[in-house]
Amino acid sequence: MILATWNVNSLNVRLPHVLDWLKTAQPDVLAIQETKLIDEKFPKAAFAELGYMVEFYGEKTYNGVAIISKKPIENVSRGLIQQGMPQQCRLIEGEIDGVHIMNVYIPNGQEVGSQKYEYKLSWLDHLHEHINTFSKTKPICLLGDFNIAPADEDVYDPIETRGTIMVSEVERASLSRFRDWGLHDSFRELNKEPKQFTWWDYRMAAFRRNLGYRIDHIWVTEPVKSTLKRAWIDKAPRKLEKPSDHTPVAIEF
DNA sequence: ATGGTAGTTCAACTA
Repeated sequence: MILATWNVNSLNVRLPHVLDWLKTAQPDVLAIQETKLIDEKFPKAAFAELGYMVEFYGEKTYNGVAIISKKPIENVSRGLIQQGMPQQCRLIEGEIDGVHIMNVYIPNGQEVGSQKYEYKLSWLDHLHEHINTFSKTKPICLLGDFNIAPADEDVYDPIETRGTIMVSEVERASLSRFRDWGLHDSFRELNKEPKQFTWWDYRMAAFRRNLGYRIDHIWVTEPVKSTLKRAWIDKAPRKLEKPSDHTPVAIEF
């Protein structure tokens, strides 16, 4: 199975890029984030024409996640159970070919110490509780825009970015609980070289200067890890006209 | 400390 994740930053704007990428990369499953579309406006027909089924969970203006799959997506569930927190469309999950696919758009957090940062940490707590209800002996892929660079080799400059959003020790510690539970960073299992990025800010010519972060991930349980064939970042879509600020990450297993 | 750009929406917010 080829499984990919991509934060498209508006499916409305990026639909041609997404369709082109599906045609060339031919993934079995693509998880997308930041669709920024209410469900009534999701372009189902365009995906059906390419032979893909879709499940989506969207809202106006912000967030929004979807799973695009050649095979049926079963037991679909949307959202996280959170008490006293505003519901945002950041999680959709389902079973494809016996594999549990959990597509997340983890909050960005804006700035360390801000209210949005606290929301990010709380959201991660709830996600951790959720993953705890599963068995790690099951094939599970937790994938999406994590908005966290797990280690110093995952940022362009660990000194300049030290302690800032997506890099802070508290965020990394929160994320490490998922590793402790039994999830493996598939890209890092197969690629050891530093500075392999998935996101570059639109500002300051960051892509041209390679001022990036590796924040889009596919974390998998042992049954998937043991059958991993490859894991890669496809930078080609980031080089197109009007690109998303993120580029796809994929695995084959 | 701020700015730079992009998307949604139309002044301000999010990233």
